[in-house]
Amino acid sequence: MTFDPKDCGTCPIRHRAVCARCEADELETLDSIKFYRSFEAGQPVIWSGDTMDFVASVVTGVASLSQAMEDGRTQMVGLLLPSDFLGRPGREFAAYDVVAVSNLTLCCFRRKPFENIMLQTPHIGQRLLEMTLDELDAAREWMLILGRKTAREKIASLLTILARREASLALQTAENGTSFELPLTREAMADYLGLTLETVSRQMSAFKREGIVLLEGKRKVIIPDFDALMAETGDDADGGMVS
Amino acid sequence: MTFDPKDCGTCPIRHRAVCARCEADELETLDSIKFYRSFEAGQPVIWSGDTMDFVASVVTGVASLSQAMEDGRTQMVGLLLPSDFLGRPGREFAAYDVVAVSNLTLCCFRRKPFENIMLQTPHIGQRLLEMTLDELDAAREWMLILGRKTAREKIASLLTILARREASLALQTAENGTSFELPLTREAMADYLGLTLETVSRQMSAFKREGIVLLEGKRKVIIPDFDALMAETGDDADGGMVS
DNA sequence: GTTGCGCTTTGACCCAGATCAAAATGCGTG
DNA sequence: CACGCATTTTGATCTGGGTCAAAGCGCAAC
Repeated sequence: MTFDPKDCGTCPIRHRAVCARCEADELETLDSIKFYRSFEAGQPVIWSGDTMDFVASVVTGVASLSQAMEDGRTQMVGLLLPSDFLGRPGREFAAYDVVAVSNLTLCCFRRKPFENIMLQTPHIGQRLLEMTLDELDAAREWMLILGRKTAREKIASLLTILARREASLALQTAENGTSFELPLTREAMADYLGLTLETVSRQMSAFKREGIVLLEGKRKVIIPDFDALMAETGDDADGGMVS
Repeated sequence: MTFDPKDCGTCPIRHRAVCARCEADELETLDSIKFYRSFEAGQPVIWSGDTMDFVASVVTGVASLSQAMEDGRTQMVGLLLPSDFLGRPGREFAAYDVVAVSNLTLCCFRRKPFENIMLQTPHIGQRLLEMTLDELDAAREWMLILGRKTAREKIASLLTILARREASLALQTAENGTSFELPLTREAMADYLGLTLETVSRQMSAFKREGIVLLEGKRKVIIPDFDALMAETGDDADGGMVS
C-alpha cells in the first residue's frame, strides 16, 4: 500500500520524518499522542540532564544540539532543520542542550506511548534507523571538518552543507547562482565549526571581498558560483556525497 | 522467550551485537549467509567507494573508519572494537576507508540476504537502531573533543574512552589502578584526535613525566589514579556518561 | 653481534587562529 | 530622531600546536 501525503495533515513526523510508509490506523494512533510546541529564536528547548518525556519532529525553524564544558566552552553537535527528529526513544534524560536557533515549531509525541507504538510498528523503527544512519554520516563529515580543515575550509564547508540541506527542503538553486537563508549568527557558526566568532567574521569577510559569496540583508546568502565555493572546502569534486 | 548465549556459538553478531533477542530459526538463517574474514594489523579492509557486498561484526581486534581529503589529510571517524558493527544495510558502496588497526577478525554477512532477514526480523533492526544511536552519541562526544579541547585534554579523553570501552569488554580495572591495551600507534591516535603525531608524543611524555599514566612495554597503559586522568579531560566529574 | 626499518621522542622555529580591545553597524523602542 | 543594546567587523598581539629536522629505540632478519 503506497503512502499518500494527502492523508497526512501537516505533521512532518507522519509524511516525511518517521512514518513514510505507515498505514491509516497507525497515523490515528500517533495523532492521539501528539501536540505542538513553539519557541522563539534564542529560547532554550531543554537542558542537558533535564527529564525529557517527549520526542519530536521539527516542523518549521532550526534547532541546535550542543555540549558544554563546565568552563563555558561549547560545541554544537547537531543542527536540526524541518523534518529532523529530536530525542531518543528509551532515553529519559536529555543528553544535550537544545536551543531554538530561529523561531521553531516542534511536533511532539509523548515518549512512552511513542515507544509502545514503535514496538508494534516496524516501519517507524526502520525509518528512524535510516534517519539515524544519515545523521551518523553527517556527524562523521562534521568530524573531518572539525579535526582537519582550516578556518577557510570550515566556512566553505558549512555554507555548502546549509545550501544543500535547504535546497532539499525546497529553497533554491536559481538560474543565476544558489541562494539560501543563513539562520545562524556568527557565534552559532563558530560553535558549529569549533572556531571563534572573530575568525568566522574574518573568513566571511574574505569570501565577500573575493566575490565567492554575496550577502543580501543579514540573512540571505547568494553564491554566484557554487563550484567555486566547493573548491574551497578541500573536499573532492563530488562534495563527499554518500551513496 | 529469553535469549541464551549458549545457543549462539562465538559470533558476536548473534549474542552481542545485532540479535540479542532473536530466536532459533533466525539464528539458523543468519548462519547460512555468514562467513569469517581475518586481517593483519595495518591491512586495509575496504576503501571508500569500493562496492561493499557484506556487513559485518567485529569478533576480535580493532578497526578504524577514516575519511581522507585529497591532499592526504585524514581524520578517523570511527573506531570499532569487538561486537561493533561495520557497514550500512542498503548501502552499496563503502563510505569510509576501513583499516585493521590490530589483527582483526570479522564475522561477515552477505548484504542482500542480511537486508531481507532484517525486513522479516524486527529485533535485528531494533538492535541496530540502538547500536547506531550509541554510535551517534559517541560521535557527538568526539565532536566536542575535536572542536574545543586542548591537545592535553584530547589525549586524556582518548585514554579514558579506551579504558572504559575495553573495561566493558572485560579487561581490567584492577585494585591498584586501571590498565588496558593501547591498540593505537601515535599516528592513529593523532588521526583520532585531529592532532599531529609529534603533539601526541609530547603530551604522552608529559603525562608519563607527571605520573598520570605509566607505560608497560609499548602496548600496556596503566593509570594509577583514574580520577586524576579524568580531571584532565575538561569534562565534568561523571565523565559525560549518557543515560 | 650488526644492519635495517618502523616507530617514537625531542628540539627549534613558525604561523593560523585565539585573545583582547575598540569601533562600526543594525534595529527595535520611546 | 536619538538612544540603547546586540551583533558584527576590524585591528594588534600572543600562543598552542604545526612543521621541519634529527636523534633514539626496539626488534626482526641475517
